[in-house]
Formats: sequence, structure tokens, C-alpha cells
Amino acid sequence: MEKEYEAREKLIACAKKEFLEKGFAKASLRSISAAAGMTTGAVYFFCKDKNGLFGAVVDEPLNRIMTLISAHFSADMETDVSQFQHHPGDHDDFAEAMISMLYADRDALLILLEKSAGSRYEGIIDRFIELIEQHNLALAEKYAAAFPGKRMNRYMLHWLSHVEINAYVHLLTHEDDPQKALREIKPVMDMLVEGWLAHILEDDI
Amino acid sequence: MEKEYEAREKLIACAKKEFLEKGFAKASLRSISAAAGMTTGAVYFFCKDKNGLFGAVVDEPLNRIMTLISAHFSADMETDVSQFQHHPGDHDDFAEAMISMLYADRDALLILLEKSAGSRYEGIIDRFIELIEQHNLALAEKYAAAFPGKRMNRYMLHWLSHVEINAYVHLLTHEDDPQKALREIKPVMDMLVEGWLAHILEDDI
Amino acid sequence: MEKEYEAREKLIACAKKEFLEKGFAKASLRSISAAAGMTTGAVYFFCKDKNGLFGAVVDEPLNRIMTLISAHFSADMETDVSQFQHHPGDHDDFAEAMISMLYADRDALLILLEKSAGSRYEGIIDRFIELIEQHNLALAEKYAAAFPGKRMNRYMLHWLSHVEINAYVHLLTHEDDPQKALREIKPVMDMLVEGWLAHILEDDI
Amino acid sequence: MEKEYEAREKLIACAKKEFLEKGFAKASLRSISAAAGMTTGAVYFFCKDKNGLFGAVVDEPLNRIMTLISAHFSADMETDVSQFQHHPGDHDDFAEAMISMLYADRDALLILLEKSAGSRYEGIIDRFIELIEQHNLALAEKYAAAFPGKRMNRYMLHWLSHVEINAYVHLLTHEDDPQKALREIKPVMDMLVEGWLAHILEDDI
DNA sequence: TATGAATGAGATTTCATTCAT
DNA sequence: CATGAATGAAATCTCATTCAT
Repeated sequence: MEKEYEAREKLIACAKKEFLEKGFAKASLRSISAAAGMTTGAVYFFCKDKNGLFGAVVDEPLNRIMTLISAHFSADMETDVSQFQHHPGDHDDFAEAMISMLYADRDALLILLEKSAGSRYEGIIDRFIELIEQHNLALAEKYAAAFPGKRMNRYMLHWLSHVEINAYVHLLTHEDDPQKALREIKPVMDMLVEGWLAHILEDDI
Repeated sequence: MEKEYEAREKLIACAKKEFLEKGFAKASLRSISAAAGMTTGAVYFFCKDKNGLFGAVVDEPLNRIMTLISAHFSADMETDVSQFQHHPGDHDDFAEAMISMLYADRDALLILLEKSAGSRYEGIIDRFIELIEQHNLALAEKYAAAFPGKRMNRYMLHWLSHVEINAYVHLLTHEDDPQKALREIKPVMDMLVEGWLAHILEDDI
Repeated sequence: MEKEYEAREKLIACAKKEFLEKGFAKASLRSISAAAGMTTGAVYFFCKDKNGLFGAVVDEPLNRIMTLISAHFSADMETDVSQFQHHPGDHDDFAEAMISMLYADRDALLILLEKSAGSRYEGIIDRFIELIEQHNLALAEKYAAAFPGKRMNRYMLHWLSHVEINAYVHLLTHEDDPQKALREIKPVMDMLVEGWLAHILEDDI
Repeated sequence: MEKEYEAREKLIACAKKEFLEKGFAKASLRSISAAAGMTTGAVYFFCKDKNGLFGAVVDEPLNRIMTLISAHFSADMETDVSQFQHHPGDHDDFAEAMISMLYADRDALLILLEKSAGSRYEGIIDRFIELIEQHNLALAEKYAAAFPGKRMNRYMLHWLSHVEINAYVHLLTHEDDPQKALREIKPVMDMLVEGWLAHILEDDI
């Protein structure tokens, strides 16, 4: 049973390696299966097709991240945000959870975020951004209500959501050490919050 | 002779369309040449190979942008930055020049920045970022010199360079109208400068 | 033991469904066994190979039909056909028996007759036709003996045998209700007998 | 230019041979192209795909037959059929034209009619039958109008259309010599007309 | 009795590139 | 200047079949 188990594990490990190096589109099932010591046909015993193999690599980490983000948002919306004051470090807990999770499946997530072109997961990052944007929108609406004569800057809102996601992607791509990552993400998040407070509202003419 | 000229123009126009729709890797020379009313063989009269065709689409706009950025940096470094004060609008001229140039060759630049995977130009964006980063580094060193007991945050520097480039890419991708683009880039740039001033230096322990 | 029995039954039922939908060649053992809740390997416990599975679906009905036809022919040849007079309804008993049997195993027979391409049973219909043709030949020889100066039209004989079989196949394919089928086959058979009497002999030059 | 021309011709000739022997589904592009002395890739220069290659073999003959049948039907409907009398030989001209055309492209038509399973042309024979049936229906309606108290037998109409087509297919399959074919089709058609007149109407209860 | 794993050969299709003409 | 033909390699995927357990 160990052998069989190992074969599947090995296949997925080799797929992960190849996807990371070449991206979905240029990855070759032939070379993946050769590396895993099996025939291409055997791959189709373990998964439906190339997209299925990709899914076998990324699905679990993806689900974990999605769950974490949703949970955080639910909690976040319940807290009192009436003050809109920002103290550096407010988001530390979330950042810590995110980073710990991101680095737990670092390769799989890098593949998902940067090497999925051509796959069924292409554009997954946009779904992340949408998610964040919805949350940010709700927040901004509350905020705007407190400042008559001000109007929400929708473009800024979208761009900041974009940057927030990319901040994590950038980290994952450029920093190997999760400890350092945690230190580095803090000023980034602080800056985003400051920017948010300063620029999400503009004068209503 | 006009005919030849026209044929080349048409080829490049069709290539631009296909690259924009499918990206470099999935674009097919057969379908490009068919659209341009010629055979695949004919393509090899006009350019060396697939990468060459891609270059024919993006090289000129790329050079123009590179030149603009370099020129701006040369000028920027000569101005007195000893104050490091930021007044909103400081970067307006540059932003205006950038946006006007970006939108003049919008399709080609979108291709270069987002559809070059698999081509010789894959990762070109990193070269842009390097360029900006060098400039930002020089600036930051001057800045740091004025604040003993402070140390430059290298990660922040790199990330901010990244974000600066991506701000323009995001704009190009999401905003069709250059007039609106100009209005939207301003708070973005303001926020980046504020963030720069607030977070590029950190306490030296 | 019941379980085993059930498993086999289920396998054959699922095979029947798949063969009916896709035909022998396009049917997939994988999808059949999946539908039957077993692995492809298990199929090889129940039958030798793909052709064997096909046989498990069609053999019994095939034998029943073959037996019926043979029995009818033996009986038919013993009756006095010296008159060669045809009264509408002469063949009613046979037609009734045929139709009752055909509709008892309708799916299996449709598979055998129309979906066997690629299998060992491909062209089985020709064996039916041969069988009928032999019988018709014997009949025609008696008939011809009674008409000197006339000669049997061999092509007509073959074609009529062909049409006779196809009349039943057509019925099975186009008519769901065996009651209606019985009503519809009568004028068909009448017409065939009339045609037989009128055209099976031709002038001998 | 002859060479190029020859290559395409040879490809189609080899395809015709393979389709005739194995049928569409079991025919292999690999073995066709090998027989034609080219690589599989080259096949795709000459035609779109496997179905396209099949079309290159059968399209022209198919169109010719369709045109002939349509033309015949148009002419046939204009003649006075008020008498509904049948004289043997009435259909000789049409039969002659059909047979001459069928045997001119015999192999291609055999492929189309009997070896097209799995291709885009699968079931083409049903379209022929529909065509004939429409024509027969129009005829039968006129006929029925002349016999009050009688009702058209729709099943018989459909079956006779079926048999009419199959009479030609049977001929093409079983008789090599077009001269003999012409002689053999006559009593067949005579019998069909007689059957038509005798059985297409039934008592209206 | 049945499984799960794997094979190995085959299928069609796509593609950038080359080259004689 | 451009074509039409062809290559050759690679791609993904499917399948009946086998076999140790």
C-alpha cells in the first residue's frame, strides 16, 4: 500500500516541480510522468487530465486560503469600525495567519498564482481580488457615511484591493524565510491602511 | 513597393491582434498569416521567427518608454531633493508624459506586459522594475544620509518599485480613457510618495 | 453468491446500455465498469474480453431467434407448397412469433443488428440473410420446376431475402409498441409474398 | 505542379482505400499518410482534420447524387400522376441515371453509405430517406385524394422509402457490373411500384 | 472474487520552421 | 517577394488488457 501511495505522491511532487519551472502551458505530461517513473497513460489513472493533475497540486492549499480569508472577513465586519482609526499592527493577526499558511504550501501557491496560465485556474487571482474588493467596498461605505461631502473613489478602491493581494504574492515570490516575511509585511500593511484612510474618499463636487 | 509595405503593416497588425487575444505562447503563426492574407512561409521573409514577429509588434513602443523613463530619471536626480518634502502633484509632469505614451501604444504595451509569456520578452517587467529600483535606491541613499540612526528598508524599496510599475500596468489594463487615467493616477502616485517618505527608513537597532 | 450473480447482471445491463448508446467500437470498458460499480479488471473475471462482454449481452437472444427461424423453416418446407398460392395472412403465425421474440429482447437485438460494428458479430445480419436465402432458394426451386420456360432470378432472390430481414429490423428500430408492430408487419409481408410470386421467375431466353 | 497535384490525389486515393477497408472509425491517419508517402502532419496541410479528409473523398459524389435526385423529383412532381397507373419501365430513365452515377463513384459512395460510422456523415442515409419520403408523401396525398374511404398507411410509406434507397445500396454492394446492375434494378423497381399501389392505402375505419 | 495499478501502443492534432521554386 | 508543400517532433489523451495481491 505504501508503494501505491508513493506513486501518486511522487507523481504530484514531480508535477509540482514541473509546473513551478515551466508553468501549466509548457509543462509536459510526458516529462512529468517520466520523472515520476511511470507512463503517460498511468497519469490518467490518477487524475482526469492535465487540469486535474494541476488541481491535485493546488486544490487543497487553495481551499485553505479561501477559508481563512472568508473567516477573517466575517470576523472583521463584525468589529466596530466606526472610528476608522488605524493603529499600526491592527492587522498583525491576520497577516500572521496568512503568511503562515502561504508558506506552508509555498510552491503550490506560487504555481497557482503565477504559473496557472492556460489552465482552468487561470485568472484565479482575480477572484481573490474580487473577494477582497467586496470586503473593502463594505468597509468604505461605512466610512463614507461618516463624511458627508466626500465620495468614494472606486478606482482607488479597486487598485488598493489589487495591491493588497499583490503584496502577499510579492512576498511569497521574493522572500524565502517566513520569519522575515512576517517582519516585512508589517510596514507594507501599515502603509496600505494609511493610504486607504487618506485616499479612499475624495471631494464630492 | 507600397504593396510590400502594406503587407508588412498588415502582418504586424494581425499579429498584434492575435497576441493580444491569445498571448505569445498560444498565438499561431498559421492563423496570423492567414488573417494577413499570406502563407506562413511569407512571415519568415518579414521577420526571423515567432519571437522576431513579437518584437516587430512591441520593440518600438518599448524603446520609447525606456527612453522616457531614463530621461526622467536623469532629470530627477539633478533636482534638489534634500528637503524630501512632498507636495501633491510633484510628479504630475512625469505621470502625464507616461500616460500619454502608454496610451499611444496601448495594445502593444499590454501585449508586452501581460501577454509575453513564453517569448524572449517574458519577464520584461522585471527589467522595468530594476530600472526604477536603481533610481529609487539612489534617492533613498540621499534620504537616509540625512537621517542618522535610520536605515533603509531594502524590501520596502523593492516592493514600492514593484507597485509603482504595477500602478501603471493596472491603469492601462483597467481604464480605457486616457483622460480618466490621468485623473486616476494622481492619488495613486501621491499615496506612493507618502508611503515612501513614511516607510522607506526604519529604526536602526 | 447472490451478490456475484447480481454483479454480473448489473455489468451486463450496463454494457447493454453503453453498447446501445455508442455501439461496440466506441463503447468503453472503463465507463461500463464504472457504471456497474466495479473496476475494469473485474470485467475480466466475468468474461474473456470486450467481445465476450458483447456476447454476454447478445448471445442468448441471438440463439433464440436462430432457433425460431430454423424451426419455422423446417415446418415450412414440409407443407405442400405446390400451389404457390398466396392468401393474405399465410405468414401471420410466423410473424407473430418473430415479433413477440424480437420485442422480448429488443435492446439486445438492436445492438446485435445495428451496433455491432467492430465486434466479432459484425456482419451477423448477413448470416441471417444467408439462412433465409437458403430457404427461399429451396422454395423457389420447387416453384421454378412448375414453370418450364421460366428461370429463377437469383439476384431478386437474394435481394428479397435481404428485404425480408430488413423489414423486421426496420420495425424493431422504428416502432416501440409490439402490438402496432404486429399490425404493421402484415401488409409488409403480404407485399413481399406478392412480389416474390410476381418476380422471382423470369423468362428464360 | 504535377507532383504537388499528385500528392493530394494520392492522399485521397489512399484514404479512400483505407476508409473502404476499415470504415471511418477504425481508419488510421498514420497508416493513410504512410501509404501516401507523407507524414501525418502533411495531411493537415491538405485538409482540416479526419472528417475533412473523409469529406474530400465523398463530398463531390454526394453532391452529384443529391442534385440528381432533387432534379428528378422536381420533374416528377410536374408530370400528370392523376391516373396512378403503372407501366413497367416507367422509372427506367431515372434508374439508368442513378446507376450510371452510382457506379461512376462506386467506392466513394459505398464508403459514404456503409463506412461512415463515427464521422460527421454518419446517418447520411437517413437524409436520403427523408428526401425520398417527402416526395413519396406528396405523391401519396394526391393518390389518397382519389380514393375516399381510404387512408394512407404512414408506416408503409416510410418503410417503402427505406426500401427504395436500400435497393440501390444493395445493388452497389453486391453487383460489380453496372450493365447487370441496370438489368437487375428493373424488376426491383417494378415490384416496389406495384407494392406501392397495392398497399399504400388502407381501409379507413 | 475483485481491486488498483500500470502498461504500451495507438489515436488525432498542432506547430514553428524550412526550402525549392 | 512569396508560395505551397512538407517535416518532424511533440502534444494530450484513450483504450483494452494484464497481473500481483
